[in-house]
Amino acid sequence: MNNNQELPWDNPRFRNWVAVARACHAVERALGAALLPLDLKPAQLDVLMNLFRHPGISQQDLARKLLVGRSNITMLVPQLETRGLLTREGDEKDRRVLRLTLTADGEGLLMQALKIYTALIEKAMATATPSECDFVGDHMRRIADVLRVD
Amino acid sequence: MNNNQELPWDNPRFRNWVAVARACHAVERALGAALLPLDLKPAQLDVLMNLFRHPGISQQDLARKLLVGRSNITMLVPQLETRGLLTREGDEKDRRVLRLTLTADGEGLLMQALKIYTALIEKAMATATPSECDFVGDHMRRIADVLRVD
DNA sequence: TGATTATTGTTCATTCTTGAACTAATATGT
DNA sequence: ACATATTAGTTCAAGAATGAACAATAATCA
Repeated sequence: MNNNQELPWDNPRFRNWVAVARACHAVERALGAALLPLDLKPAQLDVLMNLFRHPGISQQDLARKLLVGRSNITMLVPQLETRGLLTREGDEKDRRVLRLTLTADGEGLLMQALKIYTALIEKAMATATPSECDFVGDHMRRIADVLRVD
Repeated sequence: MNNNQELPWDNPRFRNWVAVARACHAVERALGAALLPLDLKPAQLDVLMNLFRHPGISQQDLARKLLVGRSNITMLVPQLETRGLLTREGDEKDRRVLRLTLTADGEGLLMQALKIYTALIEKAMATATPSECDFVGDHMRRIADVLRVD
């Protein structure tokens, strides 16, 4: 027994981060279930959301934003392209890169999915005021920044 | 274009939750890399952590705590059992259930892994005071509670 | 210019996770 | 008691995610 050393659960930062991870996991699962009617996976929604905000993004940059490998994007994109949700066009100046853009259909489906996602988050975050909520968001953005450097 | 409807990114709850999800993902990735020397995956660490806090837990209950399917536990446990990190014993009163307990080796490895995990979290959460940190944790526990009912 | 290095995207084998179907054991209801 | 329904755990096939190896293209620099 290692009772002589302080247990991490006595550490506020540790204990509270575990709660963050659990909540995240719970939301992800609930989102997956809520998106079933749209035949859309959370990972695919992430792609659509990023294309909406960054039209013409390259697969490499998309992978970096989503914190996944490039090969993952290669596997993910054709499904959405086949469904007519996005287009993939070669860049004329750099013929290595493929630029991704939402189609009108893709944007339509995204808006439906965002309604579902927003409703879920509203329900989950209902007990926090906007300013509390901003505090949490700022905190999390700092964390992502700290880890992005590594 | 759906510019006539308010975009979710204008919604503090939505925008800030996206930051939470990103931070979580980043920490998970960093943890996976940091645990490589111990030959331990984050999912396996989750198991060890729960066994430490709930000795003799059943696989079913463990699955519920981890928010994963029962079959996932079935796949996960034998790896750890083979490495001598936990024991699996049938309950005498209900012969359907298997009760999981950490071995001394399992507890030893867990302590090493927790050092790594704690250091990572300390670094990530360094910019928050303990009380801010508690606030975030309380918020997240409320979220997990809201979604657990469903 | 020409050779080397770096970057983009793809392929592929491996690993993880999942859910449905299944077996064994227990609980429930008549 | 007996039939039925639940529950715990397993098996298995399918779907994702990963990273290493690779081809094509671009950038660097000597």
